[in-house]
Amino acid sequence: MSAQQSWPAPPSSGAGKAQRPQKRSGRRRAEILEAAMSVFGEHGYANGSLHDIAERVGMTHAGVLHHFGSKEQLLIALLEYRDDADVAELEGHHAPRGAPLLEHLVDTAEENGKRPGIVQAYTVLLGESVTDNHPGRNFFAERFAGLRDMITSAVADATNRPMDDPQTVSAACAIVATMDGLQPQWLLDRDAVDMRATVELTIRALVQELTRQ
Amino acid sequence: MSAQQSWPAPPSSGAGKAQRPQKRSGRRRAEILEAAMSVFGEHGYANGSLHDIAERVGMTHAGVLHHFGSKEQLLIALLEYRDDADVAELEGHHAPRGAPLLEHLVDTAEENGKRPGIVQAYTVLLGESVTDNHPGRNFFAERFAGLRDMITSAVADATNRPMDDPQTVSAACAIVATMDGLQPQWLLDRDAVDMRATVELTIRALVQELTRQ
DNA sequence: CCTACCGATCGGTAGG
DNA sequence: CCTACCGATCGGTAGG
Repeated sequence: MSAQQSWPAPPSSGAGKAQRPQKRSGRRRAEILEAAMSVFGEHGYANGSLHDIAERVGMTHAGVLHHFGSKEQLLIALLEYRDDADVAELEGHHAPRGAPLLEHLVDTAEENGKRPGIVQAYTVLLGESVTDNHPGRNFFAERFAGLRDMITSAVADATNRPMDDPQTVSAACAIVATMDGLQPQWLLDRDAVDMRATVELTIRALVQELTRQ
Repeated sequence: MSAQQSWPAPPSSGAGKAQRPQKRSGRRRAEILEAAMSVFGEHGYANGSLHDIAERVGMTHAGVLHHFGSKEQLLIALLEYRDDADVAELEGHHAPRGAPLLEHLVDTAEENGKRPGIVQAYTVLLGESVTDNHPGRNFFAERFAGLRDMITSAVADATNRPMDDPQTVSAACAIVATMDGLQPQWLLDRDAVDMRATVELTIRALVQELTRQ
């Protein structure tokens, strides 16, 4: 935001009508974010270069910095951009809360199996986020806190247990962990892991275990 | 190995007796590997520098390269070194196979809660390993294949199911995923996650679910 | 194991 | 959004 600067019109476009510069700029930002997701997924954040990202959208790395100010801010924008996309999708499915959320997580695991690029970027960035002073640390910490809350509530709903029961919280931790932990296994050997079936089994087993007691 | 070179004795040590150079060198290698685990954990492999590692053991980065040939070979040596340490510990506990392995995994989760440095290094390196052409890729792929096999066998043992049952395999995938997926959650908020209790609950729930059917 | 050095790359800035 | 540039850092090598 504070890094946003103004800049003159492109060399040959002259001073004609503005062609909705905001809209074009928004589209451009989205293109850069998509390229960043690919590059960070393929090489990691630390090892992914602004040059590579810029090349994929046909500009120089200084152009990318014009749009995002710094590499760190590009990362943060990317994480929020991905989160928005997930939330939009969640709302498309009517943003399930309570017990139906658990079924939605199984669908998510299945959909992830069709988006290796997104899974790769998520896995790499999550891993890097636990390094000291990493710019993505806060994002993931808050994401986990929010997910655990929502899923604890869903498990409580499905098992008629209180939300502050330690076992209910543990089940929520386990569900998040299973989904995240399956991703590197799957990326490293896609034939060895059925993400949907495994998440489905784990959720069913946990709900049964907490209900039966 | 092919990068190993000979080099003259240190400036002031003269040509006296050799002082068990192999032993001293082995100790030095171990010191470097411990430093590398810290540095790669704190900054990631891509972003961790040989300079930092060398500094922590009181030498220059050229000295580190003398011992390991290249940064990639240092990483591979580190992964094998860690694996050896785990295996040694496993054997210390009598290398459980079959159902008792599942109890051992719960103990491992608890012990991990006392070794944040190792957990951080593992989480970071695993995340980076799914990037394209990463030197640690093979190590983790084979590690997962081996773990899944052992745990599938243990689950089959505990539930009287065949090893080639898809649900048995899924349970093994889920147990590995839960242990790995809990680590970033725990590193980002240690008070929010009880690794031992969560692994214990997940294993119990999965075994029950597969037994009950 | 060190000194000295190299080529390469990188993020960021100036200035238009 | 580009050109041109900067300082910094990095892995690796030569040569002892």
